[in-house]
Amino acid sequence: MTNIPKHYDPFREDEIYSRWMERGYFRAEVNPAKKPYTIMMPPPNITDKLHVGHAFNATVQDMLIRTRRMQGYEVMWMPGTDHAAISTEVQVVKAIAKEGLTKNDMGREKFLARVWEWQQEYGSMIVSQIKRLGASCDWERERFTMDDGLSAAVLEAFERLYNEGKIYRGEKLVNWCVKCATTISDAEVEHEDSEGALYHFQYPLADGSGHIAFATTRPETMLGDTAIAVHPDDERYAALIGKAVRLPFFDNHGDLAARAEIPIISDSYVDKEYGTGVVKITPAHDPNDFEIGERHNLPRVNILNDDGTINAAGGKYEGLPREDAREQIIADMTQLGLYIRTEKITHAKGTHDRCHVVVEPLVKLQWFLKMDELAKPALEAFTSGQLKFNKERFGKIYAHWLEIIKDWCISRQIWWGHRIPAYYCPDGHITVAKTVPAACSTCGATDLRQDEDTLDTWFSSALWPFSTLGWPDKTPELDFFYKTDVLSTAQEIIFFWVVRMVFMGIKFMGEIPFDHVLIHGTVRDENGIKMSKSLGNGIDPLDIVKQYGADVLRLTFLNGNAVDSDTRFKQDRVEFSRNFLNKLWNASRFVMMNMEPAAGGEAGEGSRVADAEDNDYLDSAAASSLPVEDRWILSRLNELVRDVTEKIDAHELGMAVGKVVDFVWDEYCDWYLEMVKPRLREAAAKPLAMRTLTHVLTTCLKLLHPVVPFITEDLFLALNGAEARATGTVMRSAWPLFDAVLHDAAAEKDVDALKEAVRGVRNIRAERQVPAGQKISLTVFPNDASAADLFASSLDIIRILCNAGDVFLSVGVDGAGGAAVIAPPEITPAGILSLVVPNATIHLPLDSLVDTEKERARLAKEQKRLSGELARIDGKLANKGYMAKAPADLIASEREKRVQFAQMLEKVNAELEGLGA
RNA sequence: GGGAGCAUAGCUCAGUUGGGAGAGCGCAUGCCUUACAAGCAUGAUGUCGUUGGUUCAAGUCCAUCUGUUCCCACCA
Repeated sequence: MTNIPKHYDPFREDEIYSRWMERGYFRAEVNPAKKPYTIMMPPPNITDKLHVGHAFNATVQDMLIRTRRMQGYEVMWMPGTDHAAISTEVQVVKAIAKEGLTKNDMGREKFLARVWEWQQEYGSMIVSQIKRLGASCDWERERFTMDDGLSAAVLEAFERLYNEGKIYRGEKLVNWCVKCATTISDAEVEHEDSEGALYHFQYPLADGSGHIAFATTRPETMLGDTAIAVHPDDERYAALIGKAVRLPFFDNHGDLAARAEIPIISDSYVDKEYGTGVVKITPAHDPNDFEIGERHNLPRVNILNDDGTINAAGGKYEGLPREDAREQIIADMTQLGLYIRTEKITHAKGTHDRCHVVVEPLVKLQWFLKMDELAKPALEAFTSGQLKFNKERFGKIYAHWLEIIKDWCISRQIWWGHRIPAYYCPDGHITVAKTVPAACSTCGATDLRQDEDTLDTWFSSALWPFSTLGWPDKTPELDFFYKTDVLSTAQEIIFFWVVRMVFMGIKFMGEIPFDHVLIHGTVRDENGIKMSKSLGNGIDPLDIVKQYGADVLRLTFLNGNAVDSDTRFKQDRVEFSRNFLNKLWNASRFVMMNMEPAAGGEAGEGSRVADAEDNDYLDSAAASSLPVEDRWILSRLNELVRDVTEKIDAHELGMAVGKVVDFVWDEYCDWYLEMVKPRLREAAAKPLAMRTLTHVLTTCLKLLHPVVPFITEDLFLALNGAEARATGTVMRSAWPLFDAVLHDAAAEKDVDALKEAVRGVRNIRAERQVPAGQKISLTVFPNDASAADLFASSLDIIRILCNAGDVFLSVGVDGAGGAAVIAPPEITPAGILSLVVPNATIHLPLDSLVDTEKERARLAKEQKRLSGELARIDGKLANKGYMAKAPADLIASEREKRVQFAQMLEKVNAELEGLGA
């Protein structure tokens, strides 16, 4: 017998992976003889350890990569990591805080050295975890966003954009995080609804003629008010436009008193219907007010320090934290009789996505990237259909973001990242250069100082698709592998990254960075809740790998899931995956047990060979002489190959996997394998059966390899077919191709008929509770000559699948019985149960088990069903509209069914009559 | 405030261009049938969220409503 274990053992995965690495199977070369297929892995942050999202995404990419590799492409999957500017800096600041240190204690240089240490330690962790999943990346090409090459690309891009005037320095309203003491981009601001208050106040008119009422959610910004605005058409306030109000805070306050009087202006931004129709204008601390300020030339008064406390512009409130200033101002306004009331409201507050502290809009001198010209071709790439998303709705998100995009604030007041290559001379002239310039380009001064700020982390990742290939040098890699084929990522990354890679790619490479964007859903916990650290509901993918192996995890991610929709990670699905792989293992084990030991070899796994591993027999007319079950399974397999390939091409990976899983379990294991067992016991019939068995199995292993690489490699090599011996790995075997010769509609129809007969008999056995050990004999009465042929050649199949004793075939004068036909014995009608199937009637002699009443009920039920079917079809065929407009082949098939149902009904009626109904 | 997704069997979800409702898990019954009990066989369960519309034909297309999730957003 065999020494192959009964259960699949996933603990050899590491060993298999090492072999792949040693043999260099993942390596990609510039190879003009082949078509390239490239995927750039979204580089995980060096602060992360592997979470479910990474694992899912890696599985998606690996499935695509492995498929294309087998299809003969020169595939490259570029891995790497991201320095993740703020995220990493925050982590390291926390770490040094435990030692009682701050950034400023250490100074820039020492702090950065410390972050590099962190990078050394954590950067490799996630890489090894991704390897454990089986990812077939070209690890020799691994990149880090702060590698020398990538940093050079960043400098190059910055310089070119600056020289073109696309990068500029300007004073604009930016999102300021008071905790992290840096600006953040619009994309990094999260809006969270929270309970808040709308405070109603009034300002006195400067001429003493009354008051004007308004409301605000941020009373402290009143310190920076430089106007009051109303709508130009608002007749309530028409008379006030041009007048002034007095800011009560600055009366009797020395030089600040000059700011105490501010004008009432009109601007159509104001909504007449909302509140009192009056808005206070704080240009330095609100985006809308900023714009209104620009339109009306209002002064911008910044009232905040970088840490969120009130600065000198706030007069007596100077030094108070913003929250305290708010309370104090409300109290003071109340005392002055200018407070009206407080209204509780819920409103959205902008918070920083890293620290969740409320973001403060304020005016700062920052570096910006001008977006209008860059955004336009990026949008066109999508609207023209060149850039494709797997679902239209993701494209809409992309397009919408580009439509509303504003200039990108790219400077950050942190240390970890690419330092902005701008140098200032004492006179404030700016020189931008890739290396430290000797002198100011404007005045020649040599006393230069580099900008302290670093670039937004997404600036370098925006260059990822080409900076990783050697840009700005014209490398052969760049020429061969760019543009890439697919970008696989999550929805929330569209505006962070996808958009920016596209416009940078177009800008610097003249071509979009990828043709397809594959957006996948989120893996949630079993209750559908998003996994998060704070909730502690995360599933560690490595725990699953430890317990079940990477193949099980990968299969669970993809099997039957729509890739674009969110999925719940449930334990029972993990177990189903394991069970399926065990099924695959055992089917292979069965096939191997039936192989002959190799000549001169020892019996056992690896030393067995299939009787025939060449599949020439499939290519010729010989295929048509195969037994019907072989022609059926080969035809079905052929359709599977076509469907799976199409699904993968369309990036519908879950459906592709699901189809192979269903095929292996239902058609190959539950039907074909059982059908073929009798032939394996006959020396003459066995070799051909083994050919088909191994061919179908091997093909399924290939189709499954992209999703479950380890087990398929193991089994492919164990089966030791010609291709396995030639290539030494399933990774380098040829992806199966659809072959029209193998399509056999007749065989499919025949086997469907056999299956129906088998199911019918099994059903009756179960209903009548025929003991499993009792082998009853059957007599088949075929409807016509072709049915007679079919059953004549399939008596063994019927016997084994129905667990029957003798199977008799009754052929009439026009029957076409072959040598296998056995004449039926005489049976007394009283003990017989009749089963009507589409192409035959089958008699089961059950003697005492036949209960006339039950039999009548069974046949009556069948009669009702068939009548119903006939009525449905007749209804359709009588419908003039249907007959006029439905496609002809549909009508033809309905007519065909009608004939069949009518025939069956007739037989059932006759049986009922025979029972005396 | 704007936009999008989802709603199908007890549970989790498939359902490709409209053409007789599916899977897994669970449940019921019987089986250790010499690949697999992580298995095999048989069975039960659905006005496909509501109301309309288009069509010969709607789970599928359109509209509406309800519930739910997510994204975007400067309403003082």
